[in-house]
Parts: sequence; structure tokens; C-alpha cells
Amino acid sequence: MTILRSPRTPSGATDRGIPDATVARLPVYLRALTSLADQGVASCSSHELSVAAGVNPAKLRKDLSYLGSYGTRGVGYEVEYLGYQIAREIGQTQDWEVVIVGVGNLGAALSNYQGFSTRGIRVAALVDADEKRIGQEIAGIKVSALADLPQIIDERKISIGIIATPAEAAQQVTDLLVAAGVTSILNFAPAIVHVPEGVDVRKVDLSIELQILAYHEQRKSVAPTTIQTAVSL
Amino acid sequence: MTILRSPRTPSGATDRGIPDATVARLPVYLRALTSLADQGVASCSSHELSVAAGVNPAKLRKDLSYLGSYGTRGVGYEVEYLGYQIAREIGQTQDWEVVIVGVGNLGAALSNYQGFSTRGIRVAALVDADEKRIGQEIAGIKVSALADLPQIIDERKISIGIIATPAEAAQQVTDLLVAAGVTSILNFAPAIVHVPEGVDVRKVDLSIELQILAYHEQRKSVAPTTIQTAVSL
DNA sequence: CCTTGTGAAGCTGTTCACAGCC
DNA sequence: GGCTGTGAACAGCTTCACAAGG
Repeated sequence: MTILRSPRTPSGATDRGIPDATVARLPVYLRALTSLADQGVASCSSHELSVAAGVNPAKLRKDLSYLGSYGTRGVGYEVEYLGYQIAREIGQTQDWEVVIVGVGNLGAALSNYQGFSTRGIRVAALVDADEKRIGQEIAGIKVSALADLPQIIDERKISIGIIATPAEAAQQVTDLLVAAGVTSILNFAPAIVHVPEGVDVRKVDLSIELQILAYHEQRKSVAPTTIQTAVSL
Repeated sequence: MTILRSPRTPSGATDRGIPDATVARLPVYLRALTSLADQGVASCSSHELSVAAGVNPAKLRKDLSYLGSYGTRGVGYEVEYLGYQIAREIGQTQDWEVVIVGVGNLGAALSNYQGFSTRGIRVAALVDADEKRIGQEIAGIKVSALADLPQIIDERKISIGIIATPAEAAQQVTDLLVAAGVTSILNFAPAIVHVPEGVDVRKVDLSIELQILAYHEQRKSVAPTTIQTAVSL
């Protein structure tokens, strides 16, 4: 016996809800709308918004169509209203408390990062394995011991954890977070971590981003020759 | 007159070369291979490597097939040999010098990041607009003035720039980098930057990663109810 | 008119399943 | 026998182009 997932609804979304690619862009649209609102713009077309968000206007409209019909044909979108609808959809009407594990250079920078608070993200706790760091204050938060992690997560009902440890510690920290009840992890450590079903992991890998750019750089320096060869045939 | 792109070559790659999705995973495979080599493993199957890299084995084999046939049927892959082939393909046999613009918390953390050097990335220069930071040493590198950016890029033949400034400065810094000859940019500022054709931009947005996780968290907490409702009808 | 919302087409990426080869 | 390499099927994402509607 197998549970079948309906392949795709008539609108194009699957029964999992909004497509992943769209979810990843909604925060970008929200930021663009907030910026427009700050400039005193009350309404805008899909074209204007798409320029601010750096996407194709058709893609923007398709993305917004998954949320509902919040525009007016012939006119455009009301900036504040659309912003509220997106914020509601992505859960930004509430605050999300996160714990950062590992307060080395990167962890400390994340703790001090100003961009989180306006996006509904609050760094609620800092944890480290290093004795020398425990008890220190970073961004006004006292660093706790790794052993206190379960209690912190339980008391503060934290469901999102950030891993900013060395690669060697990443899997162990992941297991601790998951055991304590965390169901979403943002992993900055350059290591693949394995999690049980139901837990989401996103990975940000600084070296890999640069390696991808380096690949394209390499191609740029050899490509002209290739094209010339093709043309001269 | 229009230049037509061949839709798909027999192998599945387009005439642009290796698919983007594959390029993004090659550094992950390389890291997994390096790790295996450090453990003294001389050869491995696509299955073993796929576990280490956190992907499906069929996907791994398909990805590797774009590079050539570097495995042995019935046996697997020689770790060191395959590692070298991937390194060559992604340009990691040479060092890439990068400039970091903005040495606040994040820029400083990136400057000190240990993971770059082993991946062929060398932080060659640091630049900031703030008078108070110019002349300071971070990770053994003196911070230069923004005005010196063109000279630094020209002298050191830098083609990759990292933006770690506040959002407001991102577009201006981008324009400076591009004017000075940079053709690849890694943007950590929470802003969309526009670049001329031929320049690659990758964006790492810390808030957005967490917002995406928050969206899925929100769904996790409401999904069971939805299912129950559906069932009880 | 204008711009949204959306079927449909086209493209990219993933997975399957098996032929090919050691 | 076992594992790689790969065509083919499938799924998801993007883009087009136009109907719908202010």
C-alpha cells in the first residue's frame, strides 16, 4: 500500500504547498517591498517590483499567484498590503528564536548581525564547547556550555539551530540539537550532516560559493578561444 | 538573425558546458574525496562517495559523467585520481586571489576564515570605507582605503570580489569592483546588485536562509491539524 | 487602454533502470 | 557478480503569450 501524492494541482503548486523555488524568493520580494514602502511608494507594478528584486516580471507574478490574487489588473500591487500578505505567508508576523552553536569568528559575527532582528529572527542563546568562551558576553548574550543545550532549547522552545563550529564537530552538534527537539538547522560548517526525517537542513558553504565563481572565471578565460574556433568552422 | 543554442547534447549537458547544478556539487564531492584520502581510503564506490557527499548515488554518477569516465565498472573510483580530475575541472589547481570589501564583523570573520586556503582561495586584500579601520591589520593583512581599490585589483590581477558591506553601500561597491575589472562577485550584503553582462554574482543572504527555515517550521506546526481536518471530513 | 493572473510550452534537473564492461 | 555510465522517463522551474478584468 502506497500513499500517492497528487502530482500537481491545476494552479501549478504541489500539495506540499508553495514551490521551494518560490519560497526562497518571497523574502527577497518582502525586502524589496519594505524598501519601496520606506521610500514612500504606495503602489507598484510587477515590473517595478521585479527590477528591485532582481527577477523576471513573469516569474514574480507567477510566484505571487501561489499566494492568491493580491494585485489589481491594469494597476499593480499595493505595496503595504502585498508586503503584509507575504510576511504572513512566510511566518514573519511572529518572532523566531534561534540558538547559535560555536562562537568563533563566524559565530560571533552572526551573533552581532544586525539584519536578523528586522526579519523576525532573534538570537536567543549562544553555546560553545570551549571552556574559555563559556561565560563571555557576545552581543549582550552570555555564552553557555554545550552541556546546557538541551535545557536551553527546551526552556525557550527553540526550534531553529545555527551551526558555526569546525567541520569535525558538526555532526555531533547536529545530533545534540535534534535530540533536544530542534527541527530546522542552518549549517555553516563545511561538512555534510545527516538528520532524521522531518528535520530540515540548509547549508551555507563559504568556500563552495567562491569555488563556483572560480569555475566560471576559469571558463571566461578560455571561452573566447572556443567561440572563435566554432565561428571559424 | 538569431544564434540558436543546441537544446541538449546527447550526453545531457548543454553547450554551456557542465550543468550549473553539477558545478555547485563538484566542490562537495572534492571535499568528500579529500576526507576519504585523509582516512587512507584508496578507492570507493559511487554509493560510498554519495553517502559522504549527502546525495543520491545516481545523481553522483550522472554528475561525474559530465567530466568523463574516471571510474572502473565493477570496481569504483580511485580516490586520489578522481579528486585530481575534479580539482582540475573546477580550477582548483591554481590559487584565486580575492578582495574583501567591508571589514565589519562579517568581513573580519571571512578574512580569518580557515577554510579558504585549502580550497585554493587566498584573501589578497581588505578594503573599507571607514577611516578608523584603514591601516588596521586583520588576519595579517592591512586594511586599505576604498579609493585604492582600482589599483589593488589591477596590480594583483584580482578577478573575484567579496562584498561584506551594509546593504546601502552594496551597489556602489559593485560598480567600483566592476569598473576595476572584477568579473565575479560574492555578495553578502542584503541587497540585490545589478551588474553588466559577463559579470557573475552569487548572493549569500543569512536572513533569507533562516526565513526559509522559518517558513517550513510554521508549516510543520500547522500541517498535522490540516491532515486531521482532511481525514475527519 | 493598462497590468495582472495563468494555461501551456520549453527548459533544466533528478531519478530510474539497464546496457556495458571489468 | 558488481558497479559504472547513460538513455529515457519524470518532475520541477521558468518563460511565454494571451485571456481576464480593472
